[in-house]
Amino acid sequence: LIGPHVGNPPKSYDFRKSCRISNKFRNTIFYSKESYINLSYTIIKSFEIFQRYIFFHTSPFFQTIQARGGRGAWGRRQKTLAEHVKAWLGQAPPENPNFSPRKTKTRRARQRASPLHPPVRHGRSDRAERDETQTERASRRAARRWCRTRSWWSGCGRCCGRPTSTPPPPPSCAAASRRTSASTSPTRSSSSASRSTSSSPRSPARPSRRRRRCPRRRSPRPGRRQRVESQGALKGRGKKRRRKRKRRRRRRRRKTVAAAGRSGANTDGKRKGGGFTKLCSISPTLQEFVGASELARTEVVKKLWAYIRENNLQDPSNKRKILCDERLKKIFNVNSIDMFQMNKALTKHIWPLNSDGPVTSASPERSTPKEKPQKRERNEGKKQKGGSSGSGSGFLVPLQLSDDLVKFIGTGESMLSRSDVVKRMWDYIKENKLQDPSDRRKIICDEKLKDLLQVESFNGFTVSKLLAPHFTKTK
DNA sequence: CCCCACGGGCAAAATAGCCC
DNA sequence: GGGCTATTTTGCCCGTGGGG
Repeated sequence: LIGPHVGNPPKSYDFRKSCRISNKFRNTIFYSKESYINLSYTIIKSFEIFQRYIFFHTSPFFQTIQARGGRGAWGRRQKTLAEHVKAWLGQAPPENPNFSPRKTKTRRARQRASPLHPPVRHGRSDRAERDETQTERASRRAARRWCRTRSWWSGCGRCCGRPTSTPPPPPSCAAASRRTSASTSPTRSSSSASRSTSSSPRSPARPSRRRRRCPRRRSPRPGRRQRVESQGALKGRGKKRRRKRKRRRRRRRRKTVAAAGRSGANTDGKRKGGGFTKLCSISPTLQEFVGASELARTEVVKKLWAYIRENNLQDPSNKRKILCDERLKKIFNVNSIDMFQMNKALTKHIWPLNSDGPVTSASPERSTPKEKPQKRERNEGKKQKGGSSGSGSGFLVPLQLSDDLVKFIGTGESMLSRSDVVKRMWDYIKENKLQDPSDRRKIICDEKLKDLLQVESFNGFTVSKLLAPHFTKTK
């Protein structure tokens, strides 16, 4: 299968340099399209996994499992791996003499067992049980992000959890910590997450390894600070602003409730009826399969996966690959399909309720032609609903541009609408690749932009704000 | 209070690997 | 053992400010 070594490779075997994959196995094992001559990272990764299967007995991977005594993530997958090896080599791998169920509890397990320990946060599943709106979740996420980006760490529970003197946590952060800890207990409110070692009542002030990590995280990740600040959730900015935020929240809540009412049978307060959960029309072929004429995309995917598991249609060597039986072949027209491609293929069978057929997609440049009809539809709907909305209102009113802005645009036009200027600004940003790769919302100014906006970098959302001084009202 | 424009994040579904 | 990454699909939300 693999040359030049078939059997026991030397301990310092470098697969990346000296291996060749036979055509037969290249097609079987790798779903990647790249040639084996051009060893991409994907191939190498797949190759390493493959190597573990084939040389299971002597591989460093197996030795790792032995060294760990079958514990950890590697150990957990040992069983699955052993089944693969058995299937391929025709014999079971040797028993691991070092493996035995753990006798002593881990530190984490001891903490959990303690009656004084704060409730364990189980993430999504636990949260899903609570009645919470999209907005609440979003604000919690923002709070978490806030915690990560600020200079002081205590109180957020993701780090040291020690009590702090300065400054006090913002309301949003407090809300985030309320999620897991009782607000009445001072010990708990100082540390929300259970992973924090000092949150254990047994050792409240014991310095932990995490604590030493704090200073390293003090400098915020590039691109995050801008966003957080722009959200304006950090400090109160006067009564008016707070009132505005409150109104906005109320409005969103109303919308959520209204949407829930429309979608029906949604009593748990979760947002439904939009995005993936929106009811869609289904092609006759898919209707035969799912047994309904209208269904949400997520439901279709669920049913497909239930069917796949029931009939054991996943390729054992690559569980992302779905081997199509007759019923699936009817839908996808292929013998096997990648699980991600499956979603793509579903677009041919799913389309919005008000449209007559599938939205033409599957081409890379689909985004522009597809978005425009949607926007047009929306506009038409609004016109019908709202009546007369002047064509030259808001962003569309031509405004007098400052000399700097005229110079920046470079076409000599001195009157342009806000939207046109924003458009051209984004064109320029994309042309010159000024978006920060780590956070594409952050725009790093080149000399020309720096002259115009007087900043080193800015958040994409604040383009309008930064451009404001360059517009002059004309009557 | 809504509208206009913009790009990114997030929601569900699955899997394997890695990190802490 | 929990949380994150990659991947695909679509639609809503965010933030900006002047005008209706």
